[in-house]
Amino acid sequence: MAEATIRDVARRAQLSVATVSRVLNGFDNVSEQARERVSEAVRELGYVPHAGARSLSLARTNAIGVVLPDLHGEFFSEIVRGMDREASRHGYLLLLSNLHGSPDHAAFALRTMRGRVDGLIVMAPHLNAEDLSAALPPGLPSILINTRDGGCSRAAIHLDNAAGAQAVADHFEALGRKRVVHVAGPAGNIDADERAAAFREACAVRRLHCEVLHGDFEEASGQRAVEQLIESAHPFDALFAGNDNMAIGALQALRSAGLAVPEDVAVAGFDDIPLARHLGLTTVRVRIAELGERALVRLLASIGREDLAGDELHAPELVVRSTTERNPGA
Amino acid sequence: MAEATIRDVARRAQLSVATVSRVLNGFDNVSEQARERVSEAVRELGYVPHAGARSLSLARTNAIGVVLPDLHGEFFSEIVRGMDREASRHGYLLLLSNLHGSPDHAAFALRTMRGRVDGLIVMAPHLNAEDLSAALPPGLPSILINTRDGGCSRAAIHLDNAAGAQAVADHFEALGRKRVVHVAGPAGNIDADERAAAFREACAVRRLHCEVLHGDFEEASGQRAVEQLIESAHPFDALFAGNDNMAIGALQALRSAGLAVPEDVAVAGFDDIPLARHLGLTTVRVRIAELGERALVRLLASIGREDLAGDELHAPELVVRSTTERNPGA
DNA sequence: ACCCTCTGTGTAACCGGTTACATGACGCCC
DNA sequence: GGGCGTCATGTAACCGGTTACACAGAGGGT
Repeated sequence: MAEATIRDVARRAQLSVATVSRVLNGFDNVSEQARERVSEAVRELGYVPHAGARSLSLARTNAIGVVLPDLHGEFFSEIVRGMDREASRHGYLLLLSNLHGSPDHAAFALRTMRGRVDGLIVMAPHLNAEDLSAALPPGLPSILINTRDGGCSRAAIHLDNAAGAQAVADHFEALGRKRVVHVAGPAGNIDADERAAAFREACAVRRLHCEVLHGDFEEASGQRAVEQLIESAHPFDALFAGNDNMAIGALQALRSAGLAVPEDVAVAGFDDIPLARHLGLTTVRVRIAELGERALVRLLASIGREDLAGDELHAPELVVRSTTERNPGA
Repeated sequence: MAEATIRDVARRAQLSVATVSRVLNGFDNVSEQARERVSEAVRELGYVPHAGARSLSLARTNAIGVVLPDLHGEFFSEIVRGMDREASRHGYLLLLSNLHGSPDHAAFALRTMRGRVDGLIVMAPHLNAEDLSAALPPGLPSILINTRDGGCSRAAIHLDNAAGAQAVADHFEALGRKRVVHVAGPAGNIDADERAAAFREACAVRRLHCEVLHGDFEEASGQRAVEQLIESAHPFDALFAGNDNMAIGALQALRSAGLAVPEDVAVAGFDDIPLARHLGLTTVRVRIAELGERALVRLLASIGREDLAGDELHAPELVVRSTTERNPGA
């Protein structure tokens, strides 16, 4: 037995579909009698409106597409939490799509959103602006998070990676560290690249010697990086990882090598995932949930309006903990 | 300018919508010439098919609805990761909806899924079976995770909370602990209730004295519970928290009170979130991602088929770390 | 009695796809 | 040349809602 439709309800209530629709949507130009007959028929049939059909005729889905890369645990949950909080306040649902894989696959993922959602939030730190702009369904309000910008006219939210990296360099300098190492994220990832470039630059300005290695934003790669450094007997007294995950891996490797943190080596990360607080990791705090929330707020504001406003920059903040100072805050 | 539709493409290619549709869907009964004309028109117009309209006529959305309660960071990301992995392997998207709030709100959230998704995964540990069954759109394949079951004929996946709690009791007994405390999750939450009941029972069987306090699954409540115990001078040498979050809070409170873990008090949690490994917390491992994955696999299997198969029980596993044994594994 | 307004309701077109069925062209075989 | 099968294509109905517009009947004013 197929599900009941509005026509079934109309038949049962001996009314037209128009009247049923009016009742269901709370219009006031309906008699009390009709209202009751409809409610009864709905109850008897167990009728639930078909949201897809509704969307089609209203040209409005009440859903927002969220396209994210493969994110690591806490970062993912935080950003989605922020979006969801704001979305459900406005009666929107989130349609999730992961962006693992090739640009082709990415383009497909974006296209398949057309007609399903009223707007799109895209986070694709590994794609360049052209591919992305070409892949976005034209005419669908979209907002980009941390994308290689390229001056395209899309609305975007960016994280001030440079400011974060500079803050770490400042901190290392203040601690009197001289031989600094940076474990960068994967090349081609905009966050990784921006952080690395800004950090390198900041070290140069402060006359700190800076060595750069590459990881992939995963914990294990931070560990490997430190093992390599120790093997090659490269001397260093401070380490800045491109994200907290790698910093945590680095911490483990340092400790198993018998090096004291922060005495021998000061360690800092980036993101401030909840784990960082528990491990006492100095890091650059990104208010992740807030980032997601802002993306949604701006997207909703632009839906309906022709308003594809410009950029928005989120400033992060250094949080000093025990991996760089013995008694921080004391 | 409105977006292009299939009719615009047809007009431009001087073909009928039927032919265009056939080309777009890769049917083989189309001439090479038509194929080219369509591709060209598509390119020129920047046409992207309207997924909503497609769903309506196919009665198939390629989306799965996921309704979750307010979950804590890592648990949320892990379970969604598991689902997403499986979903994108089969070309499905996930439509997310959070279930904060009253049963009324919950019912609305579930109903609004009809016509948007091909199936539903519901996790609602705080709702009872009747409310839930009544709120589910009839005729929509659904699978419940860890719901108060009540023998309704729905497909479900359950976590064997009792087995986990018993394993902890066994472990405490083997360690020679006698005065045990359990910090339970919020009453009414099925996981919290099952764990507490099973643990109490297991302690009774093993003749361990067991005191039960209530928290809310958040870190702070674990902390508070321990503070209360210490204030009231209640003696205890082992603590089992209803989840890892609370165990972590408890750890902090114990340490600030100057109690040694595990010497003075052994501590165990439940879930095995990534943080647990980093903090050396003994816990009951739930393969969270796998749980999500299985839910999706079973749901997809039942779509199309009339197959509303029965329950599935996931057995957790005790992971011993340094909050209960000085050198675990040694 | 007439016209006008107002209210409640129904008919049918529309949203943008898919597809059953009809059609017309072509080639083949007897 | 007639009958038939095959193939590419077009026409129009359909999915399940919304809503512009038409309309009937009641009530009120003159």
